[in-house]
Amino acid sequence: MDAKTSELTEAQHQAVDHTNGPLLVLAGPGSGKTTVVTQRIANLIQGGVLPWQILALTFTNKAAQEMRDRVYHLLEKSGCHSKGLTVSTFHAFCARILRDWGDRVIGTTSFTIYDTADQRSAMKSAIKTCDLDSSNWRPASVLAAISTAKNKLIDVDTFEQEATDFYGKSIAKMYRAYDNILRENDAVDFDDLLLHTARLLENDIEARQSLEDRYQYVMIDEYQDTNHTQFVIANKIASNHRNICVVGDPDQSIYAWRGADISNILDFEEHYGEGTVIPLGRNFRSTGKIVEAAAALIKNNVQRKDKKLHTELDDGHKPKVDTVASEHEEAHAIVEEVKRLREDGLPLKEMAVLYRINALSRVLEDAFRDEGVPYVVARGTAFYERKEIKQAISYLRLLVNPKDNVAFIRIINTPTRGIGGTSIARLEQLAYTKGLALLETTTMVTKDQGFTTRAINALKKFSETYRQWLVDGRSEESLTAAGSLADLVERVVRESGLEELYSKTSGEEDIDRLQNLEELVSAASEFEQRYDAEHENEKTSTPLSLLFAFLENVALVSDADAIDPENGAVTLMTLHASKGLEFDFVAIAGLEDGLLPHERSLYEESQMEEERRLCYVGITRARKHLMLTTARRRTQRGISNRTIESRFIREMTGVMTQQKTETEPWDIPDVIPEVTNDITVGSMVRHKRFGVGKVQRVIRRPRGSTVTIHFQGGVKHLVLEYANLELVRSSDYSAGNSPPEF
DNA sequence: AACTGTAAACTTTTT
DNA sequence: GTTTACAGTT
Repeated sequence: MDAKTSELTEAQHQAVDHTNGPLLVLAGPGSGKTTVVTQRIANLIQGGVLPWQILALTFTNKAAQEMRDRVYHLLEKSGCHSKGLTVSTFHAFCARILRDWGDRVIGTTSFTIYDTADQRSAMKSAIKTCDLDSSNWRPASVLAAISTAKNKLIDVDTFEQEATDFYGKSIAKMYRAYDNILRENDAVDFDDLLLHTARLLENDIEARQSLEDRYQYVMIDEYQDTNHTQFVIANKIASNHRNICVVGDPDQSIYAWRGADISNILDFEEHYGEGTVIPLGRNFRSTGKIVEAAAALIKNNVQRKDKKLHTELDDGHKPKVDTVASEHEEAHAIVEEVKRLREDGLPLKEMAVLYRINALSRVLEDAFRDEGVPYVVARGTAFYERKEIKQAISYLRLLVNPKDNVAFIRIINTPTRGIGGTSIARLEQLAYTKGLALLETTTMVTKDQGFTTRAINALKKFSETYRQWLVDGRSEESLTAAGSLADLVERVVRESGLEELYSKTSGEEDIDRLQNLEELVSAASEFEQRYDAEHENEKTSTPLSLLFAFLENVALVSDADAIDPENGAVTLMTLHASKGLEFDFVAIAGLEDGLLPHERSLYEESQMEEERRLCYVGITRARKHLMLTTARRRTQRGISNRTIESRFIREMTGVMTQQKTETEPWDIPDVIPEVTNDITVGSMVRHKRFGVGKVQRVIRRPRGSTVTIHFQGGVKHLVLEYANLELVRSSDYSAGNSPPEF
């Protein structure tokens, strides 16, 4: 919805004016949800509620920022201010609570937030301590099981009590070990931020009272995507005054896989007996034909309350389905459409390309680049996933939290300092017996513990560097001028040796890495400016405390945060990341069974319905133009396969224009055996690893012929098309290769 | 201890 | 097709 819409519908008015008591707003796509929420906040403040007493929770930083901005502008006109208003993501809000109260639930307020990679390495060591076969327990799947538990507010103790079978007991054991490691390292993972906050609110009366006294009005956006733990957090804070307003749409619930509990929204009236429910059904975003397509699709969901969708706008353009030969043609067709619309006067920033999985972005990016059409991929997290950035961040994290062993391990030998696996194992042993963190142990190493002189010197030098950084980081003097955080970051990048490591002119890649490190310094600088502006009245004590805030910010970025509405470029992103956004033109790529719906959802109806909702979310992002594409053939993981058109297209036929633009044949055989034709029984061939051998047998099959080859090392059965065999002529033997003996 | 190369796994979606 | 993990080499 446009911000300048000043006239509200009756339903919108009702929602805005309903300030006291529980309220559920069922907001369909494009129904002015954000307008209602921001107007409501402005209303409260104008009615005399202190901004400080209002809490609004969103799912991405981007959404929070937008909400803040809009409230600010609404209030500007009336002479009120919004200083002290809390608009935050659930995770960032919980992080702040734990910064205040953390010592009561996790024994510290200066914890580090672990990302997925950190979690994995913590889990790896956890599994090791459990005497379980690590080949049977993959860190990722154990973490997934624990995450599911945490989203249901099941902590370690509860999980242990409830575990009955071998599987459950094994997970419980690893949950305990993992939790111990996190506690030892003063670390929390994403789910912990929610879990520990909920535990705090349940068990600590003082903390709960403090929060419920402060936040007299609570608002939650995208309520259909909250999990049980989040429900408990909001519910505890609002339990006394009961001024809770939640906004959501069951049809747009797309995070059940992450623990989102749709019953939060469905059972709202049960939880809050006196609660009011206001449906916002009229769509002000999309033109008629687009809404028709969305309606045709979503009505196929059985587990759903049927509701009429109607738009206030004209019919507009009919959405179209483009059937193309391959992913390359798909990308081409989308770029061509973008160019056509640009000529019609549509700005690029009003266009988006959506897809089910990130892997699909590659081909699209190539096409946009080749055609010279500006584009941005919404991957805010990508920067922080880079190796060199992770390393720099680890140095910084260790500065703020000396107990962070995961960070320590990642950097103790990067750049190489002559501290290898053996030395690290010894150090871990020493730390274990002394009950200290790894960094704290570095000064205690001696020769009779088995450490080499080289290792001892390197470790001592390492800890001396840290000591120096800490001394300067704690001094208030270095905070006199702006840029103190950036200075600290720059200094760590330089003195850690990372700068030098990537300065060695070894290739293009290293130059990129160096630039990325520079970018990290500017990110710190930008953060500092933003932070100073937002906290102008508060006096920050030291560069280290700024660093704390910066690292927290870094840990909680999301892909959607990277979307910059001001840029003149097409946005490429996953369907999930598109939630809450809108564009004049939307293209959705890869409408194929197995992709959308994704293959992991094909066999369970509830998951299939979530895929359908995901597609529905994508479609309803479009204001004026909608284009869906389906490729007859798609190469995934290096293998090209024929595809089946998505059932979702079938469900929308009649509402859409079908179009086939096949300039290349799609019905070609799956394997082109051309290069392998002259390999027959008796041929001499060379394999990269097995060397030279003689072909014993060839079984021709349409996809993947099997060959039996007698190598020096023994008989091997290989797939002809993938073995990458090189035909060896007898004349080659004289060139120094000794012929195999049989 | 550090580097190099090859096999295996990998892909949903995210704070 | 890409990344990671491990094994083998210097």
